[in-house]
Amino acid sequence: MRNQNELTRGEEEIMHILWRLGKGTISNVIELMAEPKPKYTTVATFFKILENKGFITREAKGRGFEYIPAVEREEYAKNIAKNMLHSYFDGSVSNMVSFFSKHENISVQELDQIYEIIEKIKKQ
Amino acid sequence: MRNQNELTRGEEEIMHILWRLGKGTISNVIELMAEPKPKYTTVATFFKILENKGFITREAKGRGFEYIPAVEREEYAKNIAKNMLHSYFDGSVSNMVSFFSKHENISVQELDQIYEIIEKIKKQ
DNA sequence: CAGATACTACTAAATATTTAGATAAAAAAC
DNA sequence: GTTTTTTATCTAAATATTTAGTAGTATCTG
Repeated sequence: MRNQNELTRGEEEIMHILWRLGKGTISNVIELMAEPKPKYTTVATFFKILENKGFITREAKGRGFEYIPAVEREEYAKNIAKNMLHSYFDGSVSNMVSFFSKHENISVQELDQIYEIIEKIKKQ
Repeated sequence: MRNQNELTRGEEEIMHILWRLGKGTISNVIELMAEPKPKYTTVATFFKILENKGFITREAKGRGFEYIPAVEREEYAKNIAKNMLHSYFDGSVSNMVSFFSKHENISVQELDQIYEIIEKIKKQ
């Protein structure tokens, strides 16, 4: 196991669905997975691993359990995003914005929002 | 092999050094790796894999080879960044900027640069 | 030229990750 | 109430990734 604070791709896939759901059973998560769906036991293994890593907790519900993220998406995004910022944009947010402005379509609303964010920080 | 277009963490580590160097021998790359340094043959295996995946090419140099990225960092960043944008920020660049403004220190120069980027796009 | 060194290719061992079978218990369906 | 379905645990097989040993060849050093 490489690092208890990092997720493998398979684990991350589960977390994304669970973050989206807020909480849910193993079956709930499988329902939202793309075809070809993995076997129930496969997914259950990921849940066990995620529980061991402290990424989810569970509560009794009906005859089984309901699983709940113990690490918020935003919290985990900090790791991922910071890492990406440094690996691919030399730690510069403006480099990153410049990059996205080239490669993604940014709507006018989005531009305005970014504008406001910048304004707000400047005022502080 | 999961995907010929994606890099494993080990492969990515090599690419980052090579992108930084522009080009270099296996030994050049090892020099820049953190302790504890892997064995030469270990790194050589990654080079072979990266060559097979088409991420690097090589040219004869001295009595060995010099390796050169065949995929630019920016090119690969497109995959990584787009993926992160959608996975963690619902595809919204402003969400992402907002996120970084909370969790990273953005200098005044950077703010100004972002400002300019936005201005430039708006004018189009 | 003989031995040491630097380098690559090939191969395989070690480890991590992913997948899922077998089993068991509880609930649902008939 | 027996059978089927749903759920979870435990275990292990399959696969992917990482690490590195061995061998071979070319260059360098004396």
